[in-house]
Amino acid sequence: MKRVYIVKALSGTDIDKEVLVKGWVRTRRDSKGGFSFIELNDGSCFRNLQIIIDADLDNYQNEVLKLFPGSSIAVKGTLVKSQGGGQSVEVKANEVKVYGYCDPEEYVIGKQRVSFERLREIAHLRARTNTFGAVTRVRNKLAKATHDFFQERGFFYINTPIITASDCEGAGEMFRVSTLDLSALPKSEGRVDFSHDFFGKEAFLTVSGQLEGECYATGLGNIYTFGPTFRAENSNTSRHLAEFWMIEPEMAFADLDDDAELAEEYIKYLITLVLNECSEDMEFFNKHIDKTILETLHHVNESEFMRISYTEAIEILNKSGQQFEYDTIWGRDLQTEHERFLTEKEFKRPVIVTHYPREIKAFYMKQNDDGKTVAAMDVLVPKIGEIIGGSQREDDLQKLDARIQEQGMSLAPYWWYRDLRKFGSVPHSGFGLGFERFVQFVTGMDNIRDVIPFPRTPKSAEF
RNA sequence: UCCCCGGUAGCUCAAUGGUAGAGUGGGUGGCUGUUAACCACUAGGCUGUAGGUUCGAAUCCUACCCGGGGAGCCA
Repeated sequence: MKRVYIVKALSGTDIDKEVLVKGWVRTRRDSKGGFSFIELNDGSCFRNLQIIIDADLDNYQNEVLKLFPGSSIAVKGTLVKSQGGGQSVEVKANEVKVYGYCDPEEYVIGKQRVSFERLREIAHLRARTNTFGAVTRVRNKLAKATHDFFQERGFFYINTPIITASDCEGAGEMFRVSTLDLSALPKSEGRVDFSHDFFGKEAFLTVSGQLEGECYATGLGNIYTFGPTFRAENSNTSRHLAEFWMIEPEMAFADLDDDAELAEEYIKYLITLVLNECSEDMEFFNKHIDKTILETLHHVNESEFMRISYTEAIEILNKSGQQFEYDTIWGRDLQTEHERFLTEKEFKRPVIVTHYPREIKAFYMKQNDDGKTVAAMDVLVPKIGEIIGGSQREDDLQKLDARIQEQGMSLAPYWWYRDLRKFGSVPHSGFGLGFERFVQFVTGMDNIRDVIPFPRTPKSAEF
């Protein structure tokens, strides 16, 4: 007999038929009326399936009564209309097979409340909770929707390298990749001689696939990457991970406006899909995690994202009458408090801030004609702050070279990146979206460590 | 990395200088088409680690470890 998933069983299409379901016991309630109730969950959906187990079953005394939360079982029975409230269908068991028992004295994830902090310490088991089941299903849909969105628009999915042998990505601290014996490093003139290392030079984990992405965009038109990204920054916040997933589209023949338009469409596409396809999980988040999350997502979907320049943002902040810890002076980067004011108080919707001062932005960003700003954009959303960072890329070789040198870097390692400007250069743009930050935004989960299965953060890489 | 807060029963927390408590989960008994089930009884703790102050420390002090919130860096 073929197993049916609980999501299918609950749909009721097999009513009055014999079904086989398998899953993990969430709770068991015994009735002295001569039977027990078991709530079974198999991960296929948020809801549990109620199983009615008659005391007449052969293994009732010896096995069924020993089923505690976490136990794994298979149930053969008839899917019937439920006599009780709370659920429309249930299974009247004819046969219960136990795969594995679960000792309630030792097993932490029982019926009692367990904090997210504690669950992080037992991350190998937290997938069995309501919250992490819901987060995982939503995260999965967001990944699928990401591919759908870009594929529908003719973007090619490419895989950029995870190991990068050029330390020129310039987006913060990197993790070193090496096969050298740390206790006996080869030295040359007092410094480590990386010519003996695996790649014959220093190597790191990628902090962005953008530069490689540009190479393919300027051949295939539109591409996107969706892969792991590593930052060795000692960041200890609810919005940072040392290992996270990033989506980076790159478009040839596209300027900053096209970029912003794509970002807005993409975000709305993801929200729409989650609202439509994860309604049970989203109702859970709205009830137990963030009581405004559904309202917020609907609101974001219906509103046009506010677009303002950095210069306008500074003016608005200065005129707001709001007291900030950090001054808002043209030329300084916007602080978290400024960003949150703009998106949460001033406009109450996502805000795309564009054209930042060139001094505070990366070398590869397109320099504007004013000589002061670059064609950069940050997409800010309520609660999370910056969720997307992007720009039109500098496509003029002279200007690119000047910027590289201004920042005290040498041109040589960028030879291949510069070639893109030498041979058939085109205007092009792209952005990076932090996947976990988006999962946070959509679910209302407070801590980014709870929207990725096994978080890596400073001093923490268990599992 | 900086600032602030915390670490007490399996879990969630109380007890702020005087014999360490509740809820919940577990066990036992009762009751019931139950659904965070309910009622009664019961077991369960060198109070993160190492020092110090004190007649006496979960409580005060110092250091360290771990966790959380905020900031910086960013996605």
